[in-house]
Amino acid sequence: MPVSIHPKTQEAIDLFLNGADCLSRASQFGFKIDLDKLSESKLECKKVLDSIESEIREIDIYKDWESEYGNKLSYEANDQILFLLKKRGYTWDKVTKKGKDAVDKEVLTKIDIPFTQKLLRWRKFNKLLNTYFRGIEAETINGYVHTNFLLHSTVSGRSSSTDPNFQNMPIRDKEQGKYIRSLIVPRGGCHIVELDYKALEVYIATCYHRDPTMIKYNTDPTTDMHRDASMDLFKVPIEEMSDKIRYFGKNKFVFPVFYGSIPENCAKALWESVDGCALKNGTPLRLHLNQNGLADYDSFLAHVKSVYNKFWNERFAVYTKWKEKWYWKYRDNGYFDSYTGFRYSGEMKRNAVLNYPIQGSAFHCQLWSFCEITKRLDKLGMKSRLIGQIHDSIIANVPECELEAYIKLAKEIMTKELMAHWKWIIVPLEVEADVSPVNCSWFEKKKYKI
DNA sequence: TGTTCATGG
DNA sequence: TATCCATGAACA
Repeated sequence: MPVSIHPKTQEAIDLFLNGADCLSRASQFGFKIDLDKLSESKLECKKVLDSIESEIREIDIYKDWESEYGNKLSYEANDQILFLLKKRGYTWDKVTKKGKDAVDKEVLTKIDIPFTQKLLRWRKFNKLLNTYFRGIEAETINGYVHTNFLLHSTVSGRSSSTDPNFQNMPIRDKEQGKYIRSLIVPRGGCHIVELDYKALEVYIATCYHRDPTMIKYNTDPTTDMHRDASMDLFKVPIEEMSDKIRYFGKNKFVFPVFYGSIPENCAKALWESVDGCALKNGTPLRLHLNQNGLADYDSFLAHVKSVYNKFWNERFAVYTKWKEKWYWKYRDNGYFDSYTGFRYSGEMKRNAVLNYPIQGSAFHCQLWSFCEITKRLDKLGMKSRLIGQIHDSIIANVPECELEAYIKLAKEIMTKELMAHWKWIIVPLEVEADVSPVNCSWFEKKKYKI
């Protein structure tokens, strides 16, 4: 049976009807594009791409292709890239889902020769040009883009966005982020304001499993689950924990494990993160591990397994019990119901059964807030307008004179009013604000003290 | 059309 | 059964 999601309560029906209405109003309002910047940046990007191409043509590995086949190498034909690298004797382990050798960013980064370096840079600018610039340009009408926000296209009950996708504009890579987000600007005399829920999915998960340890992490600001997990993983005492070590603990262990990863897979990624990390006192992490009985991969793997067992069986034992109960209830019934009133049915993998209700409900919190903010802005006769949302954040165009009022209102709705509406939310939700200076782009947003 | 890659949460 | 969700571009 195919996987499906249906609203089971009147409240859930209303949420999606109001949601569809408010999201389409945001689409209709649209976001403004800096047209001069668009054509200028596009040209600049093309120039960069041209110069990378001429540099690649000078590299001997590239010449292998032309001398062998007499035609032009296609930088996006992975078979061709693979052929050239293999011919030069490079080997690696990573494979694609279908078992072929992968030639993705991770693999090319590790090979680290001029050819792969240039190729990576080419891919980056090609992505900018052919996905982002092209997508925005194709959908710009009189200087505005009216993205679609869909409520019917995901299995988890989240939204999606198309033409162009507003939900995957570059930000992690600053250079790419600058090219694209600089194009998205507020209307005259306005700010772009983005309000983000802090760790929303983690908090919503807590509402389902109600693990007391996690409740403590979510409510006591002196605690930090990523720090604690990282201390265990690398045997680092609290006073020597660095941001970088915590970063790897968080992103290579805690999050993967919440999504259902296993210690064997985490250990590999963690082990590769060690070089380049140091304790606060300057000791290289590799040296620190050597001195603490974790000098080789086998002992590190055994250690990660024991941290994993402690993580699920001791620290989050109640969470673990919830996972078992939730999954077996699904096995018995063939469906499960979210706290937001949606029924998920059909054949689902274990990890999906455990993740969909959390991912879906987290989004529903944002959607409820999105609708409520839209309604209240109307009612109060304010000029601020919502222009989009990205799973756990809400983006608005806000006149300078309404900045404080908008943030106060939206924050109140997203935290207090939402929690009054849904009593099952048992940990205090928090939001963070980013604001662009008046008339400045989305790229220039800065943390804003609420 | 399915696969792989890249972007975001 | 083993890391969840999405869109979009290009190749084969």
